[in-house]
Amino acid sequence: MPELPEVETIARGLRRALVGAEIVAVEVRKAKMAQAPSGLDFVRELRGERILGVDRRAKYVTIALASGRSLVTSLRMTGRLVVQRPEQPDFPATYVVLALADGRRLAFADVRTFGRMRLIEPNEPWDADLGPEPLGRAFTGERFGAILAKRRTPIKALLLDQRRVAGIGNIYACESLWLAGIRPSRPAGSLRGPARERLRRSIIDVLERAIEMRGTTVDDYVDAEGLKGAFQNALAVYGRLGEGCPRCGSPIRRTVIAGRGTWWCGQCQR
DNA sequence: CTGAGATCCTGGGGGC
DNA sequence: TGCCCCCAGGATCTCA
Repeated sequence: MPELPEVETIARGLRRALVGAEIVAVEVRKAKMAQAPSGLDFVRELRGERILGVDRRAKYVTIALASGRSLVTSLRMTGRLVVQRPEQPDFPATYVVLALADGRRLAFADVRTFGRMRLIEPNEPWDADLGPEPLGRAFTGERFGAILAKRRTPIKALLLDQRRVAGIGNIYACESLWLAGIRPSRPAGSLRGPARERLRRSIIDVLERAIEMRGTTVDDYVDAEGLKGAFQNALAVYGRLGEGCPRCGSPIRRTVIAGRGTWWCGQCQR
């Protein structure tokens, strides 16, 4: 599932490939996956646009267009954004295709069709409900403290809540909590002082290392060039039920928190 | 406000 | 071995 490091890797690849490109044709094969502001037609509005830049916010890829609008893509679990050369065939489950002037195509594929592309008006506050970027300057100890304060919800559930901190998904929530030595079920508000700071630094450390390794490919994540990541080889606990904890050797456990599989070490996460 | 639960999909895993 | 059923998972909406 693409989380912050995977989306960052995709956005970097798309930036290298797409800045300056012109969109000459748009094909939507599944209407719900390509949304436009009410009264506007996705295909018509996008045709003739030029791509000025590609960035990431939380788990969204944002493409800045010459008109001042943005194209914001959520990949959810199985979505893919891949640049294809003219001779390459479509990926399976390709549902939106942006044809570029030079013959390449930006393909949006998603077998489960949960992903969405949305055309956003200039200055539309589409990300107003998202929390701070964990790799941004605003993610200070003080800010993190204010986010956790008095919350009884398990820290794992809070980390998954995009309104609190943006971009963390199930894999990196599990890995950050393991690195910090914190039990996933612990009430968020109980984390103070050194433990809270350890978690904040662990989140940053895990996300940065995962970006360096171009993300985690558990089942089908690929980057903008169609290549797999490598962080799956560095996972300490995620998906490793029964294996030995890399730190203490105790078997990894699995529970369910906030409806999600949660892997952790009962020995060294307190 | 907060947390729980339903919803959307389908490949793949588990169970028989 | 083969087939069928069930369910994970992110964001969003509804409900208590």
